[in-house]
Amino acid sequence: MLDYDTQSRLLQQYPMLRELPAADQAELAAAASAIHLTAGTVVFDENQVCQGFPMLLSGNIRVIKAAPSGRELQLYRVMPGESCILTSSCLLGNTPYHARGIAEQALEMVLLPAAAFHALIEKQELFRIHVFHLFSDRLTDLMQLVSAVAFQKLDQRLATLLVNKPNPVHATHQALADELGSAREIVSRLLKSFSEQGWVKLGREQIEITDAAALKKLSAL
Amino acid sequence: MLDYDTQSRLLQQYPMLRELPAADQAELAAAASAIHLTAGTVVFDENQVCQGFPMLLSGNIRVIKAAPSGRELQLYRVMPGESCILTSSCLLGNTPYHARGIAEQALEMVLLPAAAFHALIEKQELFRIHVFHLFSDRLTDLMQLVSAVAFQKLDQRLATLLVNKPNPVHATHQALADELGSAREIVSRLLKSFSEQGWVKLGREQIEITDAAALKKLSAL
DNA sequence: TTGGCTTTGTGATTTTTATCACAGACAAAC
DNA sequence: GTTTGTCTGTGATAAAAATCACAAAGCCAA
Repeated sequence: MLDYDTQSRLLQQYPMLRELPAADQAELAAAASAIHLTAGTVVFDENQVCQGFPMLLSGNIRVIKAAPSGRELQLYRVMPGESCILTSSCLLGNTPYHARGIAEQALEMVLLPAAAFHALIEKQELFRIHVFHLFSDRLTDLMQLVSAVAFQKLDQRLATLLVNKPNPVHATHQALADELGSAREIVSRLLKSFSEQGWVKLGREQIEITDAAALKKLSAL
Repeated sequence: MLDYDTQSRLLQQYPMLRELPAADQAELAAAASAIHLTAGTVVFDENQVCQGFPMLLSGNIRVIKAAPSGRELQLYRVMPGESCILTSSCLLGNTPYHARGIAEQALEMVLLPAAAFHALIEKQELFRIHVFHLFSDRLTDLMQLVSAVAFQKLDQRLATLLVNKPNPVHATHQALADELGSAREIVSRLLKSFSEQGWVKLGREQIEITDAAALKKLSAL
């Protein structure tokens, strides 16, 4: 059961819900629960069954694949207002998760239990279309990722990563490596070469992009 | 408009369609058209808009990402009875394709135009659930692929590929390389090392697996 | 049977990425 | 201010994959 404040914030992040009939909105609010997690919490993990459909109010979820070696690769991030394709897929296909979700910062979210999610999907065309669209957007990203991992060199991928983050970029080299599925040393060396080209200025946990055009050119090769 | 024979073959490959009310079945048959393509035809390509929802009667579609260099990587194969997650995604999200589909052998398929597909999805829960399930299965494969490409060595991936094909495997080294997103020479050398281990016997366009257990062990590492 | 084409084998080399092993730099905590 | 822990820089080396360049082998068809 959601309190009034949570409900209004939910509607703010997911405006599509406003279009639903009042009865359905009330049903959703009754069935859902608010969840708070601290940074670093594992929200879901490989082979786990899916508990419900998450809608984020603040914070975000890093969805990753972890290799036995300890290396990891980020598949995507779920931001407030978005949905997790993996969760949708698990709910709709009744399959367990095939990746790990980690709260990147402190996380507030509303969890809609599986049954309520299914009911809503069946009943409300709008909700369904919304979920479909999110599904489809995410799939595009994933295909992009496959082809980047398969065909692009790490310098190109790193350049792409940097230009798609707000400047200056606040992250450790290790965090960037985890996002790319590579090792920290490689990222450090590549960043050094970028800085030697005059494309970035390096600082502790900070990368200031000074020549975004050059990075974009590399990333588009 | 489908003829009687095509319609009955369609129902055979997609039994779920039998569950639809007769009126909807008739509507589908009226809207859809039968399409025959020869081996090697490009069924759809990157940045193209999606024409309709394909249902395969015979043959299959290789869905690939092509790199500018000419290298390619197979994302998945669509077999009769299955559906193409990409097409679903494009139809549902109104986005263009992000990969290429190629008829591997001669291909017979029924194409349901976008409008009819949308109508059916909206109207028929069964059809919707069916599409969702296929969607979800495929997504699982794709995530598996991402993690294989990112973390596994080529010998492991080749071993996996081989044990998942009917024995003996009929394919050129180049075809296997294209499926893995690598180069022909690498595959040739890996196969040679497999054969030196006594795991396979090599012939022209043929690989006979003699020790499937060893290959599976490698692929599961 | 003799070309011509496709497929396969293989050496040599380079590029790219990963791994290991530290040292120094910096920031916060004591 | 010193300590402690995290973050970064970097050399040395190894491993994996890609690239180039042919040679040989097998198959088909004229």
